[in-house]
Amino acid sequence: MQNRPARSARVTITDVGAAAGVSPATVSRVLNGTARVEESLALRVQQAVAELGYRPNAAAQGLARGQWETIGVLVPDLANPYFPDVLKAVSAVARSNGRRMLVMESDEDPTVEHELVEDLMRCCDGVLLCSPRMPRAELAELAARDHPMVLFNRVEPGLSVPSISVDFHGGMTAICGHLAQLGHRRAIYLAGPEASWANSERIRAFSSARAFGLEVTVVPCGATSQAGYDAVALAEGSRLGDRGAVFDDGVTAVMTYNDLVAFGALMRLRELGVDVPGEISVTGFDDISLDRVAHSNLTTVSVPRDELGRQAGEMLEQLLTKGYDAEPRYLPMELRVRDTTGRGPVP
Amino acid sequence: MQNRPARSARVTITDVGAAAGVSPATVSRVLNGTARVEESLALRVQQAVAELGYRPNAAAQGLARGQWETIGVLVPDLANPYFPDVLKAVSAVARSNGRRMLVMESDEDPTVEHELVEDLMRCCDGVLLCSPRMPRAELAELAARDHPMVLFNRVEPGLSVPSISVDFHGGMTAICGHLAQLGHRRAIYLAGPEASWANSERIRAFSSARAFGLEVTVVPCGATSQAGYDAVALAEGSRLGDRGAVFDDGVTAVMTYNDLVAFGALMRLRELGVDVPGEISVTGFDDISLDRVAHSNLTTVSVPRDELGRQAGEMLEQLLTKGYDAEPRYLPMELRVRDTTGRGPVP
DNA sequence: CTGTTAGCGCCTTCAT
DNA sequence: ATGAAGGCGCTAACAG
Repeated sequence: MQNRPARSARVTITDVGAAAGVSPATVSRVLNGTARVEESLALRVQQAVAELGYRPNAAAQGLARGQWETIGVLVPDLANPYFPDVLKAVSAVARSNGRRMLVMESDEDPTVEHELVEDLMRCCDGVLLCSPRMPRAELAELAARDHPMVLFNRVEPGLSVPSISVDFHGGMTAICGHLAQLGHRRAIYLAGPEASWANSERIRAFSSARAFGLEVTVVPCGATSQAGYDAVALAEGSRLGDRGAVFDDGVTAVMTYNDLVAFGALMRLRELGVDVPGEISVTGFDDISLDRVAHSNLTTVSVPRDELGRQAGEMLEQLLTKGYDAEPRYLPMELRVRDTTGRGPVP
Repeated sequence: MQNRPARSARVTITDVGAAAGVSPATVSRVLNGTARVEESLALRVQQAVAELGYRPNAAAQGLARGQWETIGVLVPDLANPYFPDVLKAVSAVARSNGRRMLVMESDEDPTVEHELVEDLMRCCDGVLLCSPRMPRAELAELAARDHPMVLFNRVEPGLSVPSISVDFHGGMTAICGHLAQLGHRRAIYLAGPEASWANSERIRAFSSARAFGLEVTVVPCGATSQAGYDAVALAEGSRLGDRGAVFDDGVTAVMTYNDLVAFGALMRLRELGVDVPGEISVTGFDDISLDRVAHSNLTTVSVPRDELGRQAGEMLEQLLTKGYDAEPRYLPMELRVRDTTGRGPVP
């Protein structure tokens, strides 16, 4: 039964040295392979280590080496099914480089976000920052800290912070193109968080869509399944009276900020007895694999989550070891046409 | 443009002291509120801190204080939708106690698991260990390390490690009772990982189920949606020829290791045109909220994930500050009867 | 090849 | 109330 609040009497490198009859420096050398030491001594050291159950103290190592062997990742919401895959990949890369991964969650709260990043910087060699909503100025200030950092899922041009992201604009363009080709002429977009870069990138695609004959109306919504459900319920409340149509005149497609929103919208549409894709086409965004499980067979665009995590991790590692990597990276999205989109009114 | 591989010339507490015209000790005191210092000095210190952009070095603090202000969590699989909610809660508790949360993933690999726990112990004040499959002996060895640790989702009686878990046995008993009352007499159980404690706890419920007239056959399966799908496909392959029934004679219910498996099974059953719950009843386990999105309305038992994370975090904190907390905690599960279970053959 | 020495940055007695 | 000094455990020059 243990009963020591803080910590027990730890065995140090000096103890090991004493037990093995060598200096602490030699112990350090055999442990880290820093220099050749005679077989016999090395053996004695290893025995002593085993017998005493010695474990190097990470803080002391960190202090002496000026490194923590740790990278930090800040994500807005751990429960977002988008992140686990990314984190898995980041963690794998980190591990293969001999580093741990420290994860923090900002709960989408921009005020704590800043504080958390600072804390991460204090205890990690490098930081992977996924902060869609942080004001650019604040980001700039953080960047000025001159601490290794990689921006993730967000690109801020002249900010001298390496960044990696997904080509959201291209993804949404693909969706618009798909709908336009199916003959859709009017669509609504259930928008994500307003301040989010990811959201504005998607919206940016709509101007070119107009050129191809697809008119998009942006409707504030959110990022959750519930938000999608509610948005449709709302539209229904205000429109259904008109002439039985759920949406405004001529709207035959609903695009969404992400798959979750799409699922929620689909659920509500299904409850309303709306035929998808007969009357209304619905598209998602992200292709969270949940779809396999939901049987909804949502048409969407997929983001290569593990590739994203892998490359992000590698960029950070490169930053840590080789220095600054200038060019921002964009990963392409792929259109996944499935069962929730069909022909529009103009064949 | 930065270009320094490791780290820049950090500003230390001594620099601050020099700038403020006080000793480093005084700086430390105002920063930590360890002792009273004169207003004017404190003010000068704070100014210097701000101007120089001083940030305390976490490693040095850790070394000096013998604490890291960090807790470590090891989970088998980040992508398991079960964990994010738990982690959120743990993280919140940790933060409210002034600690960070370090997350690691073992990838269900028992060999790295051990290594990761050891690493966590080296750099965290305490460890939250979710390791369903680790052999008891190994666990005992880790426990003997005498490092603050709380077992999570697993209970090992005489191991002098505080543990918190969900009453899986009670949950499965509730499911069996539900099915039995509906008149089911024969069921199969699509089992999870063999070595897993969580799995054996579920299976333990079947012996009492027999007393209530429900005969359960355990079928090896797995923990994923895919595994559930495949298990049904397999059963179909070997049985369908007989007399059109998917399963063995008289089997009218399928219980599963978790919701994911159930989703997979449901998907396959749906493809086969089997009526659920008309012909076959299906039950899940865990109640991952994904269900809202999947429209499957799965009958299942729910685990209070955030409560679990919250209490686990608090147990660890208590262990860290007050010492050993003896009694293992079990959180109850709640039966959620939804649409995938119906009357059995014996009304 | 090995031991000695001097920090890494901070905290904390101990004097003052 | 403040400063000086030693130490946390480890690493990395520097001698030998």
